[in-house]
Amino acid sequence: MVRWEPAAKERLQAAALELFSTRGFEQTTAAEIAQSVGLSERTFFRHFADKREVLFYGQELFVQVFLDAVEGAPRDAATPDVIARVLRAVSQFFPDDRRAASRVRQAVIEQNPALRERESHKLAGLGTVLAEALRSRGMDEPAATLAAESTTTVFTLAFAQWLRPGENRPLTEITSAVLGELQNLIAPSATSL
Amino acid sequence: MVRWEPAAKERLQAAALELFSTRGFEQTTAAEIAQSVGLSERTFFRHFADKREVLFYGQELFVQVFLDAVEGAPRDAATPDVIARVLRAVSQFFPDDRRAASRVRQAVIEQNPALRERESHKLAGLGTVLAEALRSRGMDEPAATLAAESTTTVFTLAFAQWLRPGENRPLTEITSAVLGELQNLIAPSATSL
DNA sequence: TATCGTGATGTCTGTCACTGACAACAGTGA
DNA sequence: TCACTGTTGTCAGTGACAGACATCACGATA
Repeated sequence: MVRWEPAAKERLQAAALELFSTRGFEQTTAAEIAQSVGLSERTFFRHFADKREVLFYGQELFVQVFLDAVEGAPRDAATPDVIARVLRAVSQFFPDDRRAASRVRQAVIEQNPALRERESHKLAGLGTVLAEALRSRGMDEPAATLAAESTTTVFTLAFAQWLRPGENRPLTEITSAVLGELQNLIAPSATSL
Repeated sequence: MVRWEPAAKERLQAAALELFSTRGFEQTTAAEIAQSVGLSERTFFRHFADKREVLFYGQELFVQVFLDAVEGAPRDAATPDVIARVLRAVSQFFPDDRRAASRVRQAVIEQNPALRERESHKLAGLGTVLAEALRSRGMDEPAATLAAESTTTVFTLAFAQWLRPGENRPLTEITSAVLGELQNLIAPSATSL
């Protein structure tokens, strides 16, 4: 007989998403989430630094995909190639069978200012981390930050489009379309940037 | 005899900055801030939506400067010219005699994760608002968002540099230097973008 | 001049996010 | 057998914030 039901964190996360999407974020207390999976409020806060964080568990994996993609790029690769590589990798992180769940999650986030704030912050952190990775490849400032921010902007735009009702294209396809538009925008004359 | 001391909001803000920078953000309660200027905790929360917001009061003015700059641009101005104009306007919003106070404020923000989160969010909001303004001038997506994000990135980089110890150049000068680097980065071959 | 409305405030009360301290207790390895 | 570890529960406390209601100087208006 097991001491505790396994995967407490995942169970809490699933319960939280369920409750947030039905009752709303503010109308759901941390104690309710915990009790709904047979745990105490105290345990909830041992797994998540705060109530909002339960919706962002897994983000670290996502950041890691960014970093791995940068570090896996050939030493002599040009910046645009690195960016394209990063965007490809990160888009594959969201296959189509995650789209429905992502839509639910995003709807919850968009309905609450505190959650949108957390999302902004995570995104900003992503840009920071990415810039850092580019710098450690030898890129200077402000080029590294500008490239990193552009990359996260492209991804954000593509991700939002991926979730839009009626949108059926896979994220990889949308991402490369948005990237193409960026390339046209900043260097209309160049054949490849 | 006056009914209340005037400018309650400004007094609260000044007291908060003072207390945060000496004791620290978390070590200062909203009640303490209020009492230090002879007001009640309840009144503090009537003026500021939450404890963090007291450090961001005035941001609306700043956003307005962005918007005015966009709206004041000639109808037929090219995007890079609009961006340059916006950056010029917004840099003038921070003359050198605000540098010392800005440094104190920034030091407080950087020492607290919750405050950094709020700052990320404000910055993201700025990008959103700016993109909206560019769209209403006829720019399409994703060009509007990309241009807006680049603009806020340039400003953020310049602002951080402006606050750096030993930095003496005015913000306007730093901003145009960073913008120049972005232009070189993006279109090294073009003489003017 | 009397009165009335208004807006900024105080007080009181309650909820909930979050934290520290301590105990319990099943498994694990020596 | 026993000490150790990691996850949990319980309990008590703090502080952010919100709703309801009272207060009261001031300005407008009758």
